[in-house]
Amino acid sequence: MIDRKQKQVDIVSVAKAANVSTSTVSRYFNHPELVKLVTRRRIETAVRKQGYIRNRAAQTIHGIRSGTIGVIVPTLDHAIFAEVVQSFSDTVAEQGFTILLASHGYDQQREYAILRKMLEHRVDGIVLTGLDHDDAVFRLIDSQTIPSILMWNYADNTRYPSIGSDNNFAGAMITEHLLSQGHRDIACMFPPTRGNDRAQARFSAVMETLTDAGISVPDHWQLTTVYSISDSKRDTLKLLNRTERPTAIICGNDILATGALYGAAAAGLRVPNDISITGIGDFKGSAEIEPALTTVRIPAKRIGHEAGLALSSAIINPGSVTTGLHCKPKLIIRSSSKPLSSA
Amino acid sequence: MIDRKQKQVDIVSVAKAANVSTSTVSRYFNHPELVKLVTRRRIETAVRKQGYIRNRAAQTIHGIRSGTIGVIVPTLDHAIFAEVVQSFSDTVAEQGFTILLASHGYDQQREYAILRKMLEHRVDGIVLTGLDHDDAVFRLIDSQTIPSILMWNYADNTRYPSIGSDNNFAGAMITEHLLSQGHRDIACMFPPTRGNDRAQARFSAVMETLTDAGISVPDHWQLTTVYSISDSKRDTLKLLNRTERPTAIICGNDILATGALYGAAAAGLRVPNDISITGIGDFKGSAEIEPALTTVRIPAKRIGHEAGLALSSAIINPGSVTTGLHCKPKLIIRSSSKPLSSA
DNA sequence: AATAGTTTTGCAAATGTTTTCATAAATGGA
DNA sequence: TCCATTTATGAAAACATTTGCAAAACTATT
Repeated sequence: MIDRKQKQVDIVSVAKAANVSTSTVSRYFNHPELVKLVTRRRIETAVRKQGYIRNRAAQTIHGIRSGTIGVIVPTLDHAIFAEVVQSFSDTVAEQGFTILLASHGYDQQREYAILRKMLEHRVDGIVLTGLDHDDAVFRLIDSQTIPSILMWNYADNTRYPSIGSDNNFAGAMITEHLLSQGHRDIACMFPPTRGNDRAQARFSAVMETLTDAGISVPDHWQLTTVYSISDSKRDTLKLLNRTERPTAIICGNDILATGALYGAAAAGLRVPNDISITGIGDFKGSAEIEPALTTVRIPAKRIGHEAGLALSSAIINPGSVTTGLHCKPKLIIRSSSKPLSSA
Repeated sequence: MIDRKQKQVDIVSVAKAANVSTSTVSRYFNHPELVKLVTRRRIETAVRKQGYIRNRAAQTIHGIRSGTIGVIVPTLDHAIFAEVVQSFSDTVAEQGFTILLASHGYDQQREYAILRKMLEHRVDGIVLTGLDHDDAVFRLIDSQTIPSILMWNYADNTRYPSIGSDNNFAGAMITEHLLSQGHRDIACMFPPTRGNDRAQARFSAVMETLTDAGISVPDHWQLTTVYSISDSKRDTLKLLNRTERPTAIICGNDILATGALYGAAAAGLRVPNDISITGIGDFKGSAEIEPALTTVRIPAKRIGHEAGLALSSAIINPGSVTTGLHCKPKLIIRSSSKPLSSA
């Protein structure tokens, strides 16, 4: 049926086959109501027959939107980013956008290079993950006329509208929960905070909340552990094998907390009776693990959705102002934490 | 520094500023060795000053590659797809490609629509997930001149080169493992196989292997459970609360197996002493869970990498033939399975 | 200083569309 | 049946580039 693998089929050949001008074919696609029914039919047939596919590149050079949105994430290897990307992508797909996706692996240089490439593709909008970016990145976006949003984190007064959760808030919330349960001997396990403003914010909020409560965390109870269950299991085991043990461990995310749970089990401790362990994120599986993890839910699906909504409407409706949106994290108390007194 | 947010800066304005023709600017980018050093410097300055960013759309209509690769996955919500996409993306990024990503949620109609859109964007290559696709999808790709590969699964004689693991093989392997341990009363828990050739292949291989061994699985031991820890926990619990219990459960993937592990615990059974449970996939965390999961490793990172290598070289080197590649799955025996006799 | 050869540059056509403007065709009212 | 509208179509310019070809500017050789 569909022939011509060779001679590229373009609007001209379709026009010829349908015995109309290229203008009419173009209108057939862009303003079908302007072309007569019988002509439409004729064009439709020609399009079918030739297997014509419109060339968006050619449209784009007329200043028509490219229909792509650039999404830059640190990595897709963390299920939580994959989830937010998925939901973002689904949302903007409904408006006809396709996403151009790339990850920089927490390398600011690479982020800049990726951004440039996306601008070369004339994306209609840009999504960055997190609040913190190289100034050159911001300047580059500023020099363009496309909307941009910061997804995943939320804060007031960010350079572009931010849609996400306030990680300070999350960190404070989980800390206060543990404090309210009477815990005073608290250890912390966080991923490296360099180039990761999420972890940074959570960590500093935790420390601040503890300090405000008059608690200080000894250095050897402040663990820095890469995002990996096995590493966190190992580090937890090491921590718990010392003579004085904390009564609670605050983990920077649910993956670390999962490892910590395993580490505690390996150390022969029962959670939450012997020690409380908390995460942040509420990842898939955190509700089902034994014991079910007390954590702070970061609503990834919702964030992706809201971000998609906001960005696509900013693109479609260039005049409108896009405002940030705080997708509030929520404390989820399950079975991995427990008041100290009743231990 | 970078001015002109308004008047779009294009190759013409750069040329003007550098006092050369547009041809020279174009050459500066595409064949720098053809332009004199001092001219190059002048152009470089002008580019800097104006913050010029090349317009790939305009290049693309000259038949120049768009520098994009379309990647279509069922969903990103499964960590394992995210992982393979991540590794694919990283690999092709090294060759200068950016990925256009979309997911169809196991809906073949949507896959076709997405494919069309990607072709409108004139992607340089297409990656589909799995072997099974609507014939219209194949025909559409056939009508184009771009290379395409099937990622994730492997089989001989596929319509396009396939790079991935043979799921039949994986299913057979795990089944044989359990058989070799003496299990005869075996239950199966698989996701819905409709539109999911991975699950389909695994399931049929499992059943076939069992049949070959003279074992039949009663209907009520054949569970169909959606990809979710909580659902699989629930279904497992229900299964194990019946009077006759299997001695082993083969799960279609590690997520189901994780839920099954929890379900067994909830039913008061010890794994592997009272029952063996296996997964397929070897997801993150499967090694660390208690008990560590016996499973079949599908090498996602490697698959993504090999697929990226193959596709980008097929694009860059259009003459070459691309062949499929079997990234062999590997049996990983951990603690969730155990020979029956020594129970 | 003239010639031949080489390197560098510019002109203009080409790429696949969209869109403005003008014209042609159809329609309606008298 | 004619004229005024309205509707449908086409011609040509525009979009941001690349590229083949030819001209111009250099270099080296005599």
